[in-house]
Amino acid sequence: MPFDKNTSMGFVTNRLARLFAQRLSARIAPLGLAPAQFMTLLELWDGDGLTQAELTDRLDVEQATMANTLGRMERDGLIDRTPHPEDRRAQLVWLTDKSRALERPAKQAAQSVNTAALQGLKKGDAAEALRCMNAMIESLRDKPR
Amino acid sequence: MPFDKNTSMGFVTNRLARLFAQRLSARIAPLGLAPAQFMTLLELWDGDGLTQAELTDRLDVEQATMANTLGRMERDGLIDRTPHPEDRRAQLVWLTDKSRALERPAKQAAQSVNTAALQGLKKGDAAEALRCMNAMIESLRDKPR
DNA sequence: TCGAGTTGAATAGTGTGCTATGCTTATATG
DNA sequence: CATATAAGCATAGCACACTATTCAACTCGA
Repeated sequence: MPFDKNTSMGFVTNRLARLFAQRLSARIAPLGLAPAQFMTLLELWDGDGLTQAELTDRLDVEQATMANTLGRMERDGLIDRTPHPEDRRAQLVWLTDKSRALERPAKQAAQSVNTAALQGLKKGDAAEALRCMNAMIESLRDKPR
Repeated sequence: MPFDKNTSMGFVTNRLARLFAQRLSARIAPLGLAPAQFMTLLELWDGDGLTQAELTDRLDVEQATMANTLGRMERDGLIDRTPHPEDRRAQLVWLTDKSRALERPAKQAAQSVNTAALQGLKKGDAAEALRCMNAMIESLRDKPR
């Protein structure tokens, strides 16, 4: 039963993801941001006033995960929530002045992590790797089976 | 400030890693295993009687993370710990009959997740992607800067 | 219209990962 | 040898991800 973790796609992906998260975290922590919060803001910076369900959908996380993340973001003054005008179950999520001001530095921080990661790679190789990874995402997403 | 998350290596890696973890988790949960426990067993199946420090080192996680994982594994009867014969601070970690018996089915489960992920990819593409990812790991690892 | 099913969101529980501390034992240095 | 430093491990506290459950509000069909 040979199983070499160093050539296991899952194993390597896990390791790489943890490194990305660590580096990103270090760079955005000074801004008062954590990785999942940054990810959520990426969506809101493209247009706020979204419901939790919409955010959940676009970021491919579970509803409960998003609920907790939004809770922490509200606590930290990164978002406001207002009642949905037409659905009393839902709320709309809005940027605050604070989070609006973070767009530029936070995106720059993320960009710099990506740049550092890709530093030794040819541009074509990176694009190719990205293509493969997106293909794997598709394969794993559609097939819970 | 353009930042497209769909072409951000960090973002895509995070998504892929979560999918891998989810799928692996689903397949090894029936065996009574969780992903980090499986990862730890991978090391022990290659030879047990390791210290926590050695496991930490080989799996590239923080010492505290490993301590917690080992705690859960001991609780679940997956490992035993005995005092280190020459260093009273340390302990040696040993497989149990239970975890020894899981080697084959667990590795098969992990293999099948990898296979499912790579399903749409040419063999060469997968190897190439792996090479890129390992290069990124190197870049991020050595450069906290 | 009323009752069944669906949908938006919160909460509980668990696992994994991190940093930061602290404690005990080894080791090195004066 | 005594003390300072390092090493091995545990614990606390936090973020995040997941599943499962619950509740209220909405929708739709008989």
